[in-house]
Amino acid sequence: MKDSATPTCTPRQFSATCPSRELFDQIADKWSMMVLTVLDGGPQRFNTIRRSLEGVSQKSLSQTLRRLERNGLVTRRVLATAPVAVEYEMSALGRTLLPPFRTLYRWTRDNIPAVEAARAAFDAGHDPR
Amino acid sequence: MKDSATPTCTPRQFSATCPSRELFDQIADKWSMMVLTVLDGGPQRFNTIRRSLEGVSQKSLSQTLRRLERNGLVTRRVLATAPVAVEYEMSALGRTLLPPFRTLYRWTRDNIPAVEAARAAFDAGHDPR
DNA sequence: CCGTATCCTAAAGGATACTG
DNA sequence: CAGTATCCTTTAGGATACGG
Repeated sequence: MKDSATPTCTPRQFSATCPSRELFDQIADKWSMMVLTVLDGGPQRFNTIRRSLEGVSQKSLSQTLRRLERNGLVTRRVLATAPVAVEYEMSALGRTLLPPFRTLYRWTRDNIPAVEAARAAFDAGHDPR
Repeated sequence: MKDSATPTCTPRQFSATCPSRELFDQIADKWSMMVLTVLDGGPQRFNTIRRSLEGVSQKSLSQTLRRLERNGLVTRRVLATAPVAVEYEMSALGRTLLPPFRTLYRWTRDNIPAVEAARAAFDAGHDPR
């Protein structure tokens, strides 16, 4: 028997139960990717990250950080100060993700004119309303 | 006057109105990223893509493809066959995103053991219930 | 300061049916 | 085949209040 143990799993076939796909689902969301991009600048405290991601709620950020920590991409350290401070930092595993994330961030920064031109062309050809 | 025209916009400060951030929001979701990864293999038809992404609904895929097309990352071509066939293909702009996406896909494929180990360690230390 | 818990609303997204 | 439209359920996520 080898059916349920080996779901099809290639860059062309994202089976729902494929471990690669499940991992993809865990990090391919905007808050996770923005948190990791922010932490590329060094360890950050909770509220500092919160202020860096305009529009994120405390709850969403908390959930995102916890998931990133659980998956080993981020480490959490409680500083024995008063009041308590908590620092989040990229783990060694997380740092292996930085190259593609840096590239992606630069891409969004550098291709705004190209994308806006594409949108204008699209909107011109497709009835608005 | 230069206040509303220049929101803070760095890898450390994702202002909600920053064009880079808005573009980030448009592509940093799992379906968009999976579609682009699938189209890395060449032009694909609608239902072929659909079958490649187990769990995606016709509606979600349709919305995702339309947004990718509007942003200029993907081109849509109607083939004059009967019945009609529609082919989606990476645009030149979209292809500039491939390197980080390929890296990301390989990462999810290659780091499953590391992530699973991290999860086990995390779950061991944090009361499940 | 750093969260968790609760509530509640808004939005994403699936199922189904129907059109070009 | 490739969608659009409608309905309806599920989930994400914001606001608030409170605890460590």
